[in-house]
Amino acid sequence: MAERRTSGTETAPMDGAVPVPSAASGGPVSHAIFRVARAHRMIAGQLLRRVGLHPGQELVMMHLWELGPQRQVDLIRLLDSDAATMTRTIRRLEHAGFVRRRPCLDDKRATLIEPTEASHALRRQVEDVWQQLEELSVGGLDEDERRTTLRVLEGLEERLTLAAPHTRSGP
Amino acid sequence: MAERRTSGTETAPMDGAVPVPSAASGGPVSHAIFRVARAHRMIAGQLLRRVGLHPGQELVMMHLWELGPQRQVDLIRLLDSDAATMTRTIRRLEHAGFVRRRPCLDDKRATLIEPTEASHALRRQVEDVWQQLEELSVGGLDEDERRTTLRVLEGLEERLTLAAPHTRSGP
DNA sequence: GGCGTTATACTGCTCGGACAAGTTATAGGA
DNA sequence: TCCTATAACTTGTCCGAGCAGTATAACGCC
Repeated sequence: MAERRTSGTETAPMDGAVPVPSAASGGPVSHAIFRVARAHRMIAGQLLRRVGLHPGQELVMMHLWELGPQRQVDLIRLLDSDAATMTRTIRRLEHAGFVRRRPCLDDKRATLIEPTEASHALRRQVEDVWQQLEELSVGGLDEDERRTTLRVLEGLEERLTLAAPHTRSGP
Repeated sequence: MAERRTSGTETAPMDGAVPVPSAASGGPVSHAIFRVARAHRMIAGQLLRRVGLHPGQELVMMHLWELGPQRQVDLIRLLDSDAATMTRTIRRLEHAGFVRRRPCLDDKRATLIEPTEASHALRRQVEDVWQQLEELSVGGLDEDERRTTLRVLEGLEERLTLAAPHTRSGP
C-alpha cells in the first residue's frame, strides 16, 4: 500500500502554482466529487422544498409516474437504494398523500406502491426542477462540453461502482 | 421560466414535441452526479469504517492535522459545512477521543478544537484512505484524462455554487 | 456608557442513508 | 411432506445534513 508516491505522474513538471498543495486535500478529484455533490444536493433541496418533497423522494415519484405501480424491491433496485431507507421514504410519501400501498397478490411478502391521483399534479413541477438542475449544471456549455461532462461522470461512476465489491450491486 | 429551450441536450433536432422524453431520467448529468456521489460516499464509508471514522469526520481531522487547532467557525468555513452539523460532529469526535475542546481566550464565544495525540495515529491511515479513493476514482486514467476529470468537476462545482444564491458562501 | 446588531455555538426537529437484527412469506431440497 | 434457506419488508440505531430558534459574547454606533 501507499507505494504510489504520486511522483512522476501527478506532479507535472511545471505547473508550480497548483491550487492544491496541502495534505488536507488528499485527493483533488475526491474532494471535487464531494463538493459537487454537496452543491447539487443543496440546490435540489431548495428547489424541491417548494414542491413539498425532500431530496430522494422525487426519484421515487419519477419512477412511479414513469413505470406505474412498483413493488418496493423494484424501487430499491431502480434507485440502487437501501431497503430500510425505502421503507421510510415510502411511508413519508404515503403520509404526504403522494403514494398508496397495496398488497401484492402474487407475493404476500411484497407491497405495491402506486402514485396517487393527487401526486400527478406534482409531476410537471418535479420534472421542471430536474430541468432546472440540469440547466444549472451544464448551462452555458456547448454540446461537446456536455458530452464530455457526461462521459467523465459516467467514467467515475463505473470505476467507483466497480470498486465497491459487494455493497448493493454486488454478488 | 427563463429562456430554457435546452432543446434536447444532445438529442438532435427532432424532439420538438415533448420536453422530457423519459421522465425518470430527467437530467442525465444530474442523475450522474447523484450516482457518482453515492458510490463515492459509500466507498469512503467502507474504507473509513476500518479506521473508526464516519464520512465527513475525516475531513475535519485532516484539516486539524494540517492546520492545528481551529475554531469551530473556521472548520465550518473550511469544509463549507453547517454549524449544527459541526457541533455534533465535533462532539462525536471528542467522545471518540480524536479531538479536544479548549476555550478560546481571545473570544469567549468561540471554542478551539484540537486533535489529540491519539488521533495522530490515524493520520496516515486516513490519508491512505483518501489516496485509495483517488486511485479508485481516476485509476487507469492518463494525465490528460485526469486533468479533464478535474476540470469538469470544478466547472460543475463553480456553476452549482454560483447558482446557490445564499446558502453558506453567501454575501 | 448604553443599546441594537452581528457572530459563535448549541439544541430541537426532520430527512436520507447505512448497518444490524428481526418477521413473515416464498422457494427448494432432503 | 417437512425443513432449511432465501426473499421482501420492517424496526432500531447511528450518522451527516439542513432548517429554525435560542443563549451568550463581541462589535458599532449614538
